[in-house]
Amino acid sequence: MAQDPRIDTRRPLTLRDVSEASGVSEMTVSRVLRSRGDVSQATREKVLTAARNLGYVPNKIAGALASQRVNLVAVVIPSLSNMVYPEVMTGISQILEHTGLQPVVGVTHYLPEREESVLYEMLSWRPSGVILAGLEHTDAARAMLENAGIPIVEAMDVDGVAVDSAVGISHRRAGMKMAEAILAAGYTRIGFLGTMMPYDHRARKRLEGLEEGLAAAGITLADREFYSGGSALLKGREMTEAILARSPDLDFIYYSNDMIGAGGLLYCLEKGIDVPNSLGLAGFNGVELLQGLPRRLATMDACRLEIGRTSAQIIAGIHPNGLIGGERIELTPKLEMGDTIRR
Amino acid sequence: MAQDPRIDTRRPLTLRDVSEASGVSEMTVSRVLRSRGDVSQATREKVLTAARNLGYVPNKIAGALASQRVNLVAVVIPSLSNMVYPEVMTGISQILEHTGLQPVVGVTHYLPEREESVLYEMLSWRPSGVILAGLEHTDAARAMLENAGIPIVEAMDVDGVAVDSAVGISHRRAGMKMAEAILAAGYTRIGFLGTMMPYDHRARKRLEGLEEGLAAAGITLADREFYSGGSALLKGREMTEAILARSPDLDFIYYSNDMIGAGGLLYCLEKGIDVPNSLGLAGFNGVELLQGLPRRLATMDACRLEIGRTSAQIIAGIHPNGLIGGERIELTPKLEMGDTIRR
DNA sequence: TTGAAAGCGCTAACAG
DNA sequence: CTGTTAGCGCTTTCAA
Repeated sequence: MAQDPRIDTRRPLTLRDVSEASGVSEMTVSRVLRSRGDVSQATREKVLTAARNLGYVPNKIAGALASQRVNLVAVVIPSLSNMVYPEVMTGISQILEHTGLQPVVGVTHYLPEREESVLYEMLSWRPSGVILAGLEHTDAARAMLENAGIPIVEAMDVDGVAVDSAVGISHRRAGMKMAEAILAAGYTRIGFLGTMMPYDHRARKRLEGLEEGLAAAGITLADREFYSGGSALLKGREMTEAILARSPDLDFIYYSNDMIGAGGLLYCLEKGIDVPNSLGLAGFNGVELLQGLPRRLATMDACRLEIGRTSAQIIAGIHPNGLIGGERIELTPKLEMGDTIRR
Repeated sequence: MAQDPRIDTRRPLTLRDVSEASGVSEMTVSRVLRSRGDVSQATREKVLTAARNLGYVPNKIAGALASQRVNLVAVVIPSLSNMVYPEVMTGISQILEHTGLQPVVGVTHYLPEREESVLYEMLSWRPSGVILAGLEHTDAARAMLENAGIPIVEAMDVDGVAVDSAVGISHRRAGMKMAEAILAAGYTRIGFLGTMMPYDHRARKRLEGLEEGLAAAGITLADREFYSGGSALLKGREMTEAILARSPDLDFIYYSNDMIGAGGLLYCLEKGIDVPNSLGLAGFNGVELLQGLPRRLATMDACRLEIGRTSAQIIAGIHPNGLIGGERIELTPKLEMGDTIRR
């Protein structure tokens, strides 16, 4: 039960309290608690016992100010609710766990101004590094990053100019690769379905890549549609129904993500549409969810885990290839044909 | 404009730099940057201009140490990858956005020791409050929370003893309520399927509530099975197949979450099982995903958004009912019958 | 192996 | 409205 805040004189414990309780100088207490320098076994135990008994929790604010070192890594991502960024986070955590660094997450909801303010807020805590999604930022955000004097990794995308390091895939190339696969399978009337995200640059680049790939074969996108908000699975259904009603002769639909693709797939199966023969489908991301669907949706793995891991390695300065920043690391997404592209 | 990087010794900028550049005292610069106290318009503009030109980002570490105030709220949750906690986060963010407080997320992967260490790490930054999931913690974690001297909200669950405030639903009662609905619909051979999470206390409590509710009608659970890891949707399929193979006479399956429930539903539909007449199904959580499924899975809304909002309001001291901590707030989950329980 | 002194960059409290 | 002083709790540095 919390004490009544009015009579709660509880001053948070300080190093001095531990020092007095143990009869050891503050400095030595500090050494013990950080395992720095040589301290005799006897002293160490006195200190540890006192600290534990008091329930002392070090004040990292003071520690950081004094040492000019902060074990925090700022991670700035657009969203937590669509499965893709949590997996990047997982990769980051896996690496940072062994380094004494801690990720701190900020969410932008795909809004550039929000990214800017989240970044400002995080930089004001002087983190050891920043990992953020994408290469597109406001001018002010970019300036902050350039002036921060810490390693910056722009993750997920390599199509553009990075402030410092970039780790990701080329979404443009991913779109082109999909175009090639679609064409190779003999589809010619291709539609695109995406959630309407004015600032989802990566989805936009995939679409551009797709169009470029199709253009090389003299084909233009037959139809496209964008929606926003709501359940992605449901939107996938609705959009698929809508686009097929409007363009019944489509023989392929490329979805900007797996969730709406899954919705589309479920819709098609219910309607008895012959997938993949009369209609081919493909999504993007390679999310785990797809494994439980009645049929395996074609997709492309976005290398999320690897991106997270590599980004964290660069920040922590422990990349196996000795990368130290300023690099552009392009990973290659794997196309998974699944059961929704005919062969 | 950024300074010339060649003469950039990369000392981070301080208030003093802004002070010198603007010809205004550090204290007044500080006032302007925090919008505290009265500062003349002329001075304010001089300061703002200088700060912007230099690209100054305040050092919150120093600020926090001096003011003994930290605008951070520690949020400690088991996972980011299963849709439920992100929605709690959304509720928290919605409220905190208007308060100057910022959530900082820590993930425990359902491991008590990890929760303890994450908590320790976060408390060492002296946050203004803590929101964490559930009422079960290690003794050490509980002690830390009790000694922190800040508001603590244990969210998601109210079945137990809270350190300070508790906001959530009774999972035990949720299980009982589901038992009643199942019995009322005339099902009698009931199975339970859950992911094996030794520390998912809330799933455990729902199961206990279910069994208690069934027991009141003299019925015992006919079968149960637990799996762990992998794609929840896929696991739902596999587990459903397995349990039906072993107990073909089951007429109802209660899933510990919607994802495995959705997998089960897809499996049953494919196999041509008559849902809900020969087999009823229900999940838990009320996730958005269900809206896109071929049939609406029965579920129970876990009030995630509301839990997040209420928790944040308590921490921020802005709860509409004037709650200030030490309360137990039980929300009531709504049963959604969907299309998978016969009526 | 231990301790003392001097800040880290900022803000509270007061004085002007 | 603006400036001065004295720390916040810790770590660095140097001395013992």
